[in-house]
Amino acid sequence: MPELPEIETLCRQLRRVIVGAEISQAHTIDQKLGTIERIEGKQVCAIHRHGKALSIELEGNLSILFHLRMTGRLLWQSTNSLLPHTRLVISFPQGRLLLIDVRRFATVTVRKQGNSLPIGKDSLEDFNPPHLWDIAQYSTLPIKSFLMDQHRIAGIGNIYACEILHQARIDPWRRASSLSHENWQGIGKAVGKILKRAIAGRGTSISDWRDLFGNKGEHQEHLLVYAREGAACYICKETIHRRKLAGRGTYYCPTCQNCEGG
DNA sequence: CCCTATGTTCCCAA
DNA sequence: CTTGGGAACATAGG
Repeated sequence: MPELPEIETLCRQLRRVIVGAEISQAHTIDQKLGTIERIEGKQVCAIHRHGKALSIELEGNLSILFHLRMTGRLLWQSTNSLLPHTRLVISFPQGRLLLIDVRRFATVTVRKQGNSLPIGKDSLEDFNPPHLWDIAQYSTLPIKSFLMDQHRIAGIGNIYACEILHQARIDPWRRASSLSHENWQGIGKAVGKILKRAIAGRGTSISDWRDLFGNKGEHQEHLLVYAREGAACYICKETIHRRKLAGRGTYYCPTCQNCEGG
């Protein structure tokens, strides 16, 4: 479900709610998550995001690392009511944080801080076009797959890859190595513009994304191509197409993005 | 029954 | 060794 803008939304909302609070209880409901221990009685120091990963930093050099995968949700409750598919409950004096996940792909681990994560630079904080041009020279991947590879640059998923490439007017099937420095500068500008606008709209509720308080985002009202198959491109009025690329639904304007055949 | 789904990882073939 | 495709994970909805 969530990509960088959705995780950033949760991160900002969580900061206002639980930083400074002490965990009173942690209850793992789905044993598939493994053991969540050593966190009871610990105070929350900070909330961090890197790519699509979110961490709750605790006193004693501990952190709770969340990855929501496809359908994971974090929900803040000030009242106690049971919700379907709840996998983990972390209780605080003023309320509780639920991990809800229909498909059970989400992961939670407790770890000592300091170990760097095996993923690339953050797309929002560290998108560096000249550097990406350099490493793209050794890749034959389509540019869309390149942008979605979390080991190179972290945070961009299927929705925002489609949006960014339309904004930058680049064919998703073009080989990453074929892009010019100018192309990469354009992608860099598009990344900043699209991700920041999506964060301002608290994410894209095209399916079941909800923020920390259960509210829909607004960015689905501003999508350029994603989920718009058959509709008119806002730039040139051509029909938006959809084809699969590496198994993922890929939306594009064949005219603006110069890709009739793919 | 079919297909789809905002993610990641593993296996296998070219 | 690299790359790319597909399956797997598990569940709901059209």
